[in-house]
Amino acid sequence: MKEGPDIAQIGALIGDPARANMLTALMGGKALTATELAAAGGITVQTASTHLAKLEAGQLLAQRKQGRHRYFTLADDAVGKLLENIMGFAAGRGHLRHQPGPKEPALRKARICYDHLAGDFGVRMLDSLVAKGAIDAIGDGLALTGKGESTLKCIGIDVGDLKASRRPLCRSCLDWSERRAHLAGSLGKALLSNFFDKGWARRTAGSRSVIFSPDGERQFLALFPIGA
Amino acid sequence: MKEGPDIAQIGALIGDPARANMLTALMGGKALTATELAAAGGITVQTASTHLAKLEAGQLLAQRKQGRHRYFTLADDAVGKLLENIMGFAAGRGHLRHQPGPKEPALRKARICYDHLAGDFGVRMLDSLVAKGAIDAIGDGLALTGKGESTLKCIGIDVGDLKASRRPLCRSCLDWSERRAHLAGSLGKALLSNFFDKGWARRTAGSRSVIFSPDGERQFLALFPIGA
DNA sequence: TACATGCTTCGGTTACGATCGAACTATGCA
DNA sequence: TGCATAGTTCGATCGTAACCGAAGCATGTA
Repeated sequence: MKEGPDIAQIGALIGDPARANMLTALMGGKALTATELAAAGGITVQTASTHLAKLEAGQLLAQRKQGRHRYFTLADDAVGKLLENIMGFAAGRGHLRHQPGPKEPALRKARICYDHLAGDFGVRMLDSLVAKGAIDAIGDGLALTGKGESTLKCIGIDVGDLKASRRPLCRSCLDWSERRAHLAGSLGKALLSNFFDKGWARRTAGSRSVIFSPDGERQFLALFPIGA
Repeated sequence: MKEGPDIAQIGALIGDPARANMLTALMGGKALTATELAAAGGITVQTASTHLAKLEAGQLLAQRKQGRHRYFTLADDAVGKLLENIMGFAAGRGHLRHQPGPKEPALRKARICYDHLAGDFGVRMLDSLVAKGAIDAIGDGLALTGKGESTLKCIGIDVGDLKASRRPLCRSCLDWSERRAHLAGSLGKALLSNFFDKGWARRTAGSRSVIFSPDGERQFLALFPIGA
């Protein structure tokens, strides 16, 4: 006993339903205020405030004051990755929420996983990029190829800029709904914001799901065909 | 709120210190009895029994009756992977146990991570195999090469047998002490038991740490040189 | 059959933490 | 200066779950 890192502490932080709901809400990638997070957790602001203080002390959250608002985000993408990991595990055990709510299908189709695209569409995109030879894959590892670099340039993404950052370019992230990998990393992030910029898709207000416009969906599917 | 899988449930399961200690003890890979786990958790058997029932209901543990003993193990290697994940995260935030105990250095040098070798030695082994061209690595992904297959045959491991199983041959696992990857998967398991069989190393009684004999350590270091 | 060991179930206690109302601080706006 | 909004801190309540002693099963051994 008493060996190694303290997993109980972060388990306990995630283990409270209200906190778990707030963290899940922050997986949407947007910074949220304490009041918004209180609503997400289904609790009053006072209670939320103490929860947020604990999460911040545990280094799961970061906050930034702006005027009289206090915006909270996940501390970094390691937190997002951890949460998605646990979600994948929980989903694999059938520890789903009681009933598959009405928003469930949209969530499975396309959603934000911290800062990149997940769900059916996210998995499809990665599959297509691999099939095309734009990305090399060995198991969980992903690497952009030279061909991939030029493919992305056509879409409107300059990989050179991304390479400058410390963050890895390609990362695989296990998708809890599809139970397969989708593309994370700075490239995953760039692709998603590219879709937003082009107007192919938009975020939804209180949810992590991503809505594609009819035209956006058509173009997305054409750009990332299955089995080619 | 109420989106996606129920992370709070498994967070809560891991979040109790007694349960976390029991789970950590089971990361040693050995099946343990309820009494042993009670000791690991620092609680009485009665209390341990209720904890174990909860963990089993949550599908984190599996048990197997044998005579009047009841042996508990982690339900599968997904659980082990999850726990190591969380450990890595916790260690990265400095959420270490209060003081680095006396056993800490041994643990950092070589320990069991569910069923394969971790710690400094585990990381070194993977590095060496990659440097040698026995394993291809792209990011987190690992794949055994043809050359690697014959290398392993010399060590005394028949890869053909391992390939028959459903479990992936090579998997990378983030090492919480080294913060780099070591080798998991059925190959990682096979290598560790190979070391045990040869008498190079042995488990310790109440701990996850692996003790190499002087001769075993010499041979290990020669077999897996750094930077070659 | 009797007894020991391993574990579970029951009952009752206790402690911790989640919760909210109310009061307080801070920022912004008029 | 006064008022509104955002958030924290305080105090008190309440519920749950961790905990252990004691009793109850189950299995093995003499």
